[in-house]
Amino acid sequence: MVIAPEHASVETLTTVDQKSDVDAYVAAAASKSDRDRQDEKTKKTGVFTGSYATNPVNGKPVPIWIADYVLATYGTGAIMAVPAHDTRDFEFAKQFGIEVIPVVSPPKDHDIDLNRLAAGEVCFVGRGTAMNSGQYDGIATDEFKSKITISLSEQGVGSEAVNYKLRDWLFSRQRFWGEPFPILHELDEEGNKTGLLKAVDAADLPVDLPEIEDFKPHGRPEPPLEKADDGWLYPVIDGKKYQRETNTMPQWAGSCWYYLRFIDPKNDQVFIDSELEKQWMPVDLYIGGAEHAVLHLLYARFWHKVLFDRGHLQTAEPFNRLVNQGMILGDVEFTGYQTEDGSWVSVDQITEDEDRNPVSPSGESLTSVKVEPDDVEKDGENFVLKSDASIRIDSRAYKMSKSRGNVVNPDDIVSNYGADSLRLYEMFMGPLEQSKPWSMNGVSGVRNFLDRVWRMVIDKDQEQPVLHSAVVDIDPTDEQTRTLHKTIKAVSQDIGSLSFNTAIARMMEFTNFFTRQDHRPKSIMESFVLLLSPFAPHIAEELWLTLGHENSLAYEAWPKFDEALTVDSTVEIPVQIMGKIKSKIVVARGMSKDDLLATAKADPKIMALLEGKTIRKEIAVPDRLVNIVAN
RNA sequence: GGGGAUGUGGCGGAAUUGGCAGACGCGCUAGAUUUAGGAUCUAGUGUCCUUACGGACGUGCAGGUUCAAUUCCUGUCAUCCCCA
Repeated sequence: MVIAPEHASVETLTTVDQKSDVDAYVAAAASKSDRDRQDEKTKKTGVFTGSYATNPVNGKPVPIWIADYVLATYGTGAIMAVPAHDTRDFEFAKQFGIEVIPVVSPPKDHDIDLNRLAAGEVCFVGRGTAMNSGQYDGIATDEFKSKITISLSEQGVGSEAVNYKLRDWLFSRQRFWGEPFPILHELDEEGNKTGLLKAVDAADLPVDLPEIEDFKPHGRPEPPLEKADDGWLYPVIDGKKYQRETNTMPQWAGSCWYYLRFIDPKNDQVFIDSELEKQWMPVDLYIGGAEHAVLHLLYARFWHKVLFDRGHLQTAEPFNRLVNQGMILGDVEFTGYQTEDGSWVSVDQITEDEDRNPVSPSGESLTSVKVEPDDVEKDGENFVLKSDASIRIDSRAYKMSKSRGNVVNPDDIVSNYGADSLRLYEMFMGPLEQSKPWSMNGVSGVRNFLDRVWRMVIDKDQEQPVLHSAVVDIDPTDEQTRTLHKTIKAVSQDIGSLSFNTAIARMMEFTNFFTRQDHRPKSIMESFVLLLSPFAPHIAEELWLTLGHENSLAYEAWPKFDEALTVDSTVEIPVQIMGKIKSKIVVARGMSKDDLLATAKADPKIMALLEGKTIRKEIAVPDRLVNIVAN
């Protein structure tokens, strides 16, 4: 058995002989972080308590050890080790010479060495059948687990438990900005705390922060709220004097349930009206940074479930769908490394010293140097210096940070390119959930697109915005109509799947098409402006007004598409021979397999290539391709 | 250590069910236009071979399944993010 160094029973279990060793070990463990303690690269440490437990199944004595790889805050803080079948337990047992008894026999097809397993020399972590387990021998692992649990609970020496992976949570902060805890400490005649606590009466909730001049931390352990006026700090209730709790709650206190309060923010009776909750909850789509994927989601969901279990909410789950947007990194940078005398060292030659500083193979310390893109070229898989192709250069985008100096200030982008460009670029960069590097060239690219949209609708040569002479009130051609309907369909679908980058690409294609058209029907331009409006609201609104509307486009319905108008009547189909494209044929949409094959074989190029060959197989997929296997 | 994700041109990326790899944008090249620059327009742009026609190769790497693989399977390498 192994217990955590912080376990409550450490003192009682430690024998006189072992006391000094145990005390020293517990003190050392206290200075290590949980993560260090669980790091499997570091050697397992531990100390024997001198005591033994009795195995309730076979009555044998089991030595009780203390080791810091067991965490007090996780589960019960004590484990029954199974060294033959858990890598951490195995390492621990090996290191301290504890007996390793295999109790799970691997499945037949497993390639583990059975003799070494029997001898306790290897560890097997998979499932199998029980061995060395008395009456349970031969039973499959899963079945064994449930049988032994039942047996132990029947004997009254154990029971099944669900272990929630939520650790204890420190929920107080010593700073001003935070919700005050609605808790009162009773004071005696001299003003000392009696130790009795009282919750603030429900009628007096919520407890607001007091108005105080100086709310900065003062360097002492007492929270800044200690500096509040006596009127706030020392309420008197029924003749008894109290002191308010002066710790405040962390940000979590708000972020865990704000989505509920936002639905009903002015309600002073309850935190959310149940009718409104029914109407709005659960949240349809929650978009947040990847760091929320575990923490915020875990806590917010925990709070929500507590409120639900307590009957304050009717929805068991807070969020229907969670999307974590990726991080925007800085511009891609090229980094080379130089010795003190300025000579370059190739990136693949570099190692790190103990302080993680780069060093050359000969041990010289190196400085990293930013290399201009013009001085770098691609050589096979790697980037190298143009001046010396043997010097490899690092190429990557880093997280934006002040120290690296690669922070992009959105205000600068707004003033140089406009808010629409910033917004559009962020959506055009790539998939929402992916982290991706910033690129100033990319920003000017989307700005370019917006300029092209502007010139598609508006006469650039006039002082005031007036319609381009090509934008006229006429009926669109079939091709124009199809282009519009295809664009509406694609943009609508892409928005639904949050694929904003491809939605924008489709609008660019639309613009490329219509800037070549001598006549651009006004109705089509109007539909397009509506499609663009969620992406670039400012320019869209401006175009909408210039197209002759008095009200904001915000009141307009989203454009609809006609499925029949999104497909062309003919399709171009590749014709392959042996899986390689040899020709293309244009056929009516929906042409049958047989007709496709016949058309393909009538194609002059294909005919020539099939000359004198035997056709082994013919594959035709309508509207897709033809493949003829022949030799 | 645990958990999550990603590898496609010079760069960001695209490719419902396996079915034309590289949409769209940036960059680059050439031309047009402009007093000039920025801008704009037109054409080209995966790599290699070929005067050309055309051909070979190509989605991290190594295998496999298939008429057909960025997509499916097995193995492997690398990188990034998060950890109360």
